[in-house]
Amino acid sequence: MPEGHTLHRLAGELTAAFGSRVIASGSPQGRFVGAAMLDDRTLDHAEAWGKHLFVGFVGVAEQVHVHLGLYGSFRFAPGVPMVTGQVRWRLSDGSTTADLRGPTACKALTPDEVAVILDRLGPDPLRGDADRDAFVARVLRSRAAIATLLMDQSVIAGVGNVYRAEVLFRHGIDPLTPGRSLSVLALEAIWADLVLLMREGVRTGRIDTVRPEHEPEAMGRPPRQDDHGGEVYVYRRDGQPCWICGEPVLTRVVGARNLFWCPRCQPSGDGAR
DNA sequence: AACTCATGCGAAT
DNA sequence: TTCGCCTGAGTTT
Repeated sequence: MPEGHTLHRLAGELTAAFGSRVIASGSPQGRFVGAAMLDDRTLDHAEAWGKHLFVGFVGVAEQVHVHLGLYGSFRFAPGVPMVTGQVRWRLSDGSTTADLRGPTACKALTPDEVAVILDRLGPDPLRGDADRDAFVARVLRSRAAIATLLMDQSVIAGVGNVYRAEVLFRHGIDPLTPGRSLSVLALEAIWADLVLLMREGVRTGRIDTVRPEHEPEAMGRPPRQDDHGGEVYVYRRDGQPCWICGEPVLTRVVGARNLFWCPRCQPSGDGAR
């Protein structure tokens, strides 16, 4: 499921499976009209920026733009399985097949159209070309809550609801702290931590944010195995005791999404200048 | 079997 | 601010 790490991982998987190979491309569901135009062409490579995925083909100016939205998924299977249900885009080289279901976006875009999307996106911690200082400057210019800013894809691309809650917990920052009240140092630390956490997410395919000393084994509690697959401090743990201080984790809608935090570990005013 | 909710976001109101 | 997309997993009936 899709925060930025998922898309970067997917880009790697698509490139590894299909890069430089001639691909059968189709839309069994029929809703990706451009799919047929790419049939029997050579896939060049796929790359991600934030939660957006772009797939390029040799000798084709357009790139396929994919956004998974809340419940889109891209799944790989060996061989060429029967199509079941609604498959928006099927890619196959005969030995591997990838099926895309339920995306918000799947469309061939011209270079100009791609540029419009990229222009709206802030720096992506998972990209080598990311501009950390642009992120810091943008946050320092805003009165909005840091929890809202971290979800704003024009401020930082790729962070979603799990990473925002977890990174704020890891830094002991009250989610409602206005961006402009944070220190440069705190923001640089948040960025560095996101680079670390999200790279690990790309590697493992899950979101794990719990430090070694707070792991279940270290603290004598059973592992969690939530539906996102990893160990977390506060995400969806509302009402349960904080792993560190025992205080019940709180939840509240911030930036149109459920935010989770520990009021004792992330006190008001902390993390501020 | 039915229902609820979700790692997202753009369009409509 | 609310709606709705179109899917899957977990929970409730």
